[in-house]
Amino acid sequence: VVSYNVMISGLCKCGRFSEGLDLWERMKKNERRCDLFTYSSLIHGLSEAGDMGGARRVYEEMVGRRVRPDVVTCNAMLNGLCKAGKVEECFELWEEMGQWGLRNVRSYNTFLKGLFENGKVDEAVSLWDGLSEADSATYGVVVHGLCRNGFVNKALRVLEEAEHKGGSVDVDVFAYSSMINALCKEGRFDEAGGVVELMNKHGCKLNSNVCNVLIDGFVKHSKLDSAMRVFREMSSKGCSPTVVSYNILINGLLKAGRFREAYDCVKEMLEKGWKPDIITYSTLIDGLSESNMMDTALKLWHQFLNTGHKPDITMYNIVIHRLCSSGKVQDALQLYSTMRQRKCVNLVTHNTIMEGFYKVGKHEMASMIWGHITEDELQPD
RNA sequence: AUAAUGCUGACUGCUC
Repeated sequence: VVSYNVMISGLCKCGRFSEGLDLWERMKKNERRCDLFTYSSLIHGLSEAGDMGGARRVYEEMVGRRVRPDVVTCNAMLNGLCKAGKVEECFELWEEMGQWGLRNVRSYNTFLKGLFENGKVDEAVSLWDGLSEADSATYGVVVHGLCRNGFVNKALRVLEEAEHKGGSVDVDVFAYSSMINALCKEGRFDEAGGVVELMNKHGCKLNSNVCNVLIDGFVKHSKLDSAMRVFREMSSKGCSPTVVSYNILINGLLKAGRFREAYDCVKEMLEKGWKPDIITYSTLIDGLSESNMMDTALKLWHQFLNTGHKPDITMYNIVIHRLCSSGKVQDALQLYSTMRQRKCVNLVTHNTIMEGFYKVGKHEMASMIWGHITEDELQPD
């Protein structure tokens, strides 16, 4: 069973879910008994793949075989339901878990995160208020969740309370990083600096992620020179720049029209052995075409495609947008159609091309796109 | 007997 389980969870973690499922079938044929490890691996894998129906079936088959789920299996289900936005079912499962006595800190963390992600802030806060045992991940989830929902000051209070409780709770770099991020995004750089100091005071070391948060905060408030200062100084503080650091800086430089420096930045990144990722390409394509360097941008686009990369929705949207604004609405339409066939579209895609058509006066085409929004089961915003 | 396999949290790109 262990060999099978290792294999199944391994396959699921690599995104090879169907192979994981095949192996499960083989396991059943060979009359190997599945255990809770098998079930939770499968449930986790399937829900990560967005196949909540499949995860449900595994769960129900398990219950049908009179195998009692344990807390890990329940947590995996809970996580899947939360991520799929099935809030009602989350609450039901949560109640059941309570009745069965199957709730641990991770259950709370998972459920809290789900509530925050689905905008159920009041519910999350009351769950948090009544919580007796919290670990560092709980703080990470709560601070992040509050900030994402706009309750930045409330998040600060959570950290202050942790401070007053003394050494009994560990607030770690994840919570600090979320806090610093939110403060930076609001332009509250002094307070962000205060949190960095607080972090140091608690012996929590700065890492590349936190530096990136600071760099992006400065970039988003057009304080490029501060951003570059953090970038240059981070190595000496034991945080080497990552692809994300470079991406942030490239984005900032391009948006500021500082192409020479952006170019140097890409060059440095390559020289240091970092591989540009899909976001590097997207950033470059968007930034270059914004400044009428569409040809260079399209070269990069083709280079990306020809080197065996697969664009994601955002990248397609960028290209469509830039094709439209450079007068190549027909090319944009072609790309749009391909994307729709592959079901690789979202609301931004439709909005983008619709606006493209309006700008060149093709109102009938725009109306047709409007129709596609509901056809694709999306809600206009 | 013990050990090995399963569940949670932070940063970057798109329509203005």
